Amino acid sequence: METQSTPPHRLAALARLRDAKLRPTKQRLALAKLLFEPGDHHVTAEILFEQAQAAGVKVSLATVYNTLHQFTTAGLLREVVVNSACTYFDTNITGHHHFFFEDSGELIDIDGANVDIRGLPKAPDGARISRVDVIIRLSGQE
Amino acid sequence: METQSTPPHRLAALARLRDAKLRPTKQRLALAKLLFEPGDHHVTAEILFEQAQAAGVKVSLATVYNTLHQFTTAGLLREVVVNSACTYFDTNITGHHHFFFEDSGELIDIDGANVDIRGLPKAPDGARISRVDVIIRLSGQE
DNA sequence: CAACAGTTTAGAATGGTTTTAATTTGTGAA
DNA sequence: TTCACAAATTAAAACCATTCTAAACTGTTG
Ligand SMILES: [Mn+2]
Ligand SMILES: [Mn+2]
Ligand SMILES: [Zn+2]
Ligand SMILES: [Zn+2]
Repeated sequence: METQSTPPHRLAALARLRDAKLRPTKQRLALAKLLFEPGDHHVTAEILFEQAQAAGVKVSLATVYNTLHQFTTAGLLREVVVNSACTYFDTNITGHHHFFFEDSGELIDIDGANVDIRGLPKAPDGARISRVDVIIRLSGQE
Repeated sequence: METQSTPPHRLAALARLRDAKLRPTKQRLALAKLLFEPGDHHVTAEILFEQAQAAGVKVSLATVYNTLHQFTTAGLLREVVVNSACTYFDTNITGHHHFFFEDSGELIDIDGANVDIRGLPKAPDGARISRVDVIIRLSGQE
């Protein structure tokens, strides 16, 4: 009987959690898988909760919120603020910007590497820039 | 006895309401005065409500919310989305951007005329850009 | 003035998010 | 493996900015 090797995606999720010093619980592992396997995307707590249920993962909404915040604090996720109705979390943690479809709530990434912002005043004295967000708001109307 | 002339600030508030086709009620007039006399600034519903109370204006929080939304719809105010905890309204309706102090919640305007953003992809087909928001987030730490 | 639509309001409801406090689970030592 | 303990999960309640409801009030117009 061969040694059962851990599948690579599980390894990746485990490694992420280990690096973030978060215990690899069933729930965190399952949520990490849902978040990081599909590639860059944006979720709300509610959406991730539904995806977990659809995938048969037994997890509470409170844990989804806890996990999203812990991952954000650990730098595995980023929060995107586009409206006050609900919080989006972004699995793309590189410097980038967003199109925001105001009608549907959909977000699309804009690579930050090509974007150049000129003419900004320097930050007020004693302040440190933690991030520059550019949000292009789109109305449905043609 | 001379004719009592309407003071200019009251005239201005009246004119704004007339142009916006909103009835000049006591509450709207008082809120317009608090909003538009001091020059460009940013308020939340709660802040404006407190300012009204401090000024002895009898108005309910519900009316403050109603009025802020009506003024926004009429183009007299702009909403600024910087965090999901509460909604800011901006009396500066020209194209401009913001410094946002994440610690204090304070907003400072950045004149849009000097800012030039290059390298943005064009809007997806069928979409119309309703606004481009630039938010520079500042942490307290030096 | 009267009549009526528009406005205000207190209080209830909403809904995304956080908190509570009890239970369960992961970990490291023995 | 077992134990003990800290960490994590959870159902349920609480929170709180905002919106809704429906009854009272007010501005306008004739
Ligand atoms: Mn948060
Ligand atoms: Mn609104
Ligand atoms: Zn993104
Ligand atoms: Zn502003």
